[in-house]
Amino acid sequence: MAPPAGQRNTTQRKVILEELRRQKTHPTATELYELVRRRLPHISLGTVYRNLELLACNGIIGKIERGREQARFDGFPGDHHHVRCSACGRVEDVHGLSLEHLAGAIAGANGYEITGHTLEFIGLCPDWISLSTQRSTQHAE
Amino acid sequence: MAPPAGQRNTTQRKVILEELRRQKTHPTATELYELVRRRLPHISLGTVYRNLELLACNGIIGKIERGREQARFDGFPGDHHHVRCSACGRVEDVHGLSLEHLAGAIAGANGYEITGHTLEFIGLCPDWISLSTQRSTQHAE
DNA sequence: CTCATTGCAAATGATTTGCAAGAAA
DNA sequence: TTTCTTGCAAATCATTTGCAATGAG
Repeated sequence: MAPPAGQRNTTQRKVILEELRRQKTHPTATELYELVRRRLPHISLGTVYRNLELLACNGIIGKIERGREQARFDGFPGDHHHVRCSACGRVEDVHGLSLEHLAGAIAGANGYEITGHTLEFIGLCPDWISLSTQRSTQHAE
Repeated sequence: MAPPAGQRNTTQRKVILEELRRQKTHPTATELYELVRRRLPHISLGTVYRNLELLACNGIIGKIERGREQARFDGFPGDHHHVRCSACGRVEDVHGLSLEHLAGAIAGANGYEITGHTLEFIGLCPDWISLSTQRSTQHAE
């Protein structure tokens, strides 16, 4: 509950998280900005972005990105994947699909007509593994 | 081999595709621009973007997007997924992983230290399925 | 008090687009 | 010819950032 050390519990931050968690969809930063603005008329879009970024880094919320579209945010990140409508862009949750059980269950999840998926692994390439193996001092990009 | 009807086989388009296919990595538009420029010094970055987009739409090449990072392009899209280094951003292929056989094989693919993955399905939501069921005339966004 | 945070506005940076000139078919 | 493309430059647009003023602890 308490924020990570050094981070403060501002009104803005609390309201942003509250409003995000009130949504069952996954809003964009500007959508959330409009929602939060009803309660904090003077908040700025920059503050919304900064807090969403911070919350996402802390693992408190999820950030759903796809290409250059506006990122969407997930108030309850957890053990689920997402389906995005290729026509309207809405993103919904798909529960109960572990990576092991995917195949058969894909078609029809959430009533969608699935036309594809995106899968990408993230990690450290061999070059960077050896870099982090050395005693960690400074790094280069 | 022949371009889709109505599309022309310009020198620029051919060279862009050739240079992309010469790479074993997945270059960004600007990286490709630099490569192509050696052969066509007067080509513009806009032309590179336009052709990559067209080729990707035709399914001739693949476009790999992640958040707001520069998109990367795949000269030989096909039955493979990708691994991206979270430190340097390079993207490599992961072959021989069908969705059904994922789980065990993930760790260690390509010598990477896998820390996560992104999976998202794409399709049409129920609202749009019913829209496309009606006799297709005009659509609204 | 101190330093994280805010509001505001200006800056970024990848990608897109308008337009007149050029080149495939 | 016709119209798809190009080069160039300016425009987009989501997101980030600099900075002085605030506010949490």
